[in-house]
Amino acid sequence: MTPARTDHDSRRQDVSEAVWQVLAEHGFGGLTMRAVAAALGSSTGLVTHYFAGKRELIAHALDILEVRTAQRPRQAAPAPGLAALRTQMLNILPLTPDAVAMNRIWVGSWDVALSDPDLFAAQTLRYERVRAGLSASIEEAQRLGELPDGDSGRLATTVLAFTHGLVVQALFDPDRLPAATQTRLVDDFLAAFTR
Amino acid sequence: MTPARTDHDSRRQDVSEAVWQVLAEHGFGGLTMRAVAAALGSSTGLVTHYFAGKRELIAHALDILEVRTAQRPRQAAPAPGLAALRTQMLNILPLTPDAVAMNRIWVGSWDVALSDPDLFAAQTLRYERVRAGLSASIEEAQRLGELPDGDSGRLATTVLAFTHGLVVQALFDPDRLPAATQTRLVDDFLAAFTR
DNA sequence: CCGTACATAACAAACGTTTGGCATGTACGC
DNA sequence: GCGTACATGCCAAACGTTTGTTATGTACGG
Repeated sequence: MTPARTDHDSRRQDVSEAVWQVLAEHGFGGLTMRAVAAALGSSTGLVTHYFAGKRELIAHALDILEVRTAQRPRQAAPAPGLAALRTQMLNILPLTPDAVAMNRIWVGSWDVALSDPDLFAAQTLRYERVRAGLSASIEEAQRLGELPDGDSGRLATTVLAFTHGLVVQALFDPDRLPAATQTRLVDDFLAAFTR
Repeated sequence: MTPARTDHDSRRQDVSEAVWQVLAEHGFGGLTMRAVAAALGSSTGLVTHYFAGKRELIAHALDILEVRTAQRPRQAAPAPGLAALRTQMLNILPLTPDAVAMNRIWVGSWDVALSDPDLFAAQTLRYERVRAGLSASIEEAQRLGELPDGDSGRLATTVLAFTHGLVVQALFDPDRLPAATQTRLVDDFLAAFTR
């Protein structure tokens, strides 16, 4: 009943970390029980001890994705409204090695999510939540007169579309799109909408 | 010298079609020799007869992707410049069932492409070519005074980012983003940059 | 002891690939 | 014209490997 000689949650976290590492390196196509065990330096028995099967592993990986997206070390919003929106966008982009890994996994998850009804629904919900966060900043910016009035949901869709599309291009051409260039593109984008 | 009781290229096309079908339904994670053979109603031997292995199969699938993107039944540009750019964007978006399938494959390909150096390089090149096409319309629009002057390459990156990001959201939430809504978002997007 | 933690190892299924063979066509010496 | 030679199209089967999963064994703290 009571915990044994190892901390269960801590070990489970270790497995999570190994999953993360495998995904960042080989994508969802390379995610196997044995690969995770190897990255962890253990047997597959340990992996199955903490995750019942591969499906649970994948589902958990997507959960980590959302948690890390929400809790990643990010810039605090310097001010509400437009500045907050800009920060939210920069916090998504692959501006640091960690953010590159996260986005690589995020983008890779789309293939499996599009093929599995459960994951599909979960992913759809995730996007809704992200857009809700953007909408809040957009409405605040509109209240402050920093953005013209209009459907904040539609604008959030546009902002998220631009941001995620930029993520993909940055992942495939990091030399052409270093952090500074990405930031500049975000500023140009926002400038076009603030008039 | 060159016997042919069946048209080699034609049969190869049939295999391509089967690959396409499997990808649209199960993604790259579900692309197997046997699945392709089953979709074709043949043996795996036939598949390997036309494509040396799975790697060639994937590489060819990505080629089809680009060819179909370029040659798909699309709206002709009603006019050069901004109108052409708008048409190019609409031609990418999943506005029809066929376009949905194509984009589903396109998005799914990112996971494998990010994990394989060869495919990665090929994909990077493909994006460059797509951006070049957009840049041409952008420069024409600038010449016509429809768009403000500025780095056409950077603007092309922004346009492609927005378009591809919208593709992803539309795939995951087709009810919220029907064709009319996508078109509207494109028009709003362009309006913000034309001022 | 008893339950947790993990290794080891086995398992069937699915995988990519290879092989042998049987058609069926063209090419060509005769 | 005809038979030999050879290439192509394709199937069926088997190969060895890798997969996810499960069963069994061992160590150990409470």
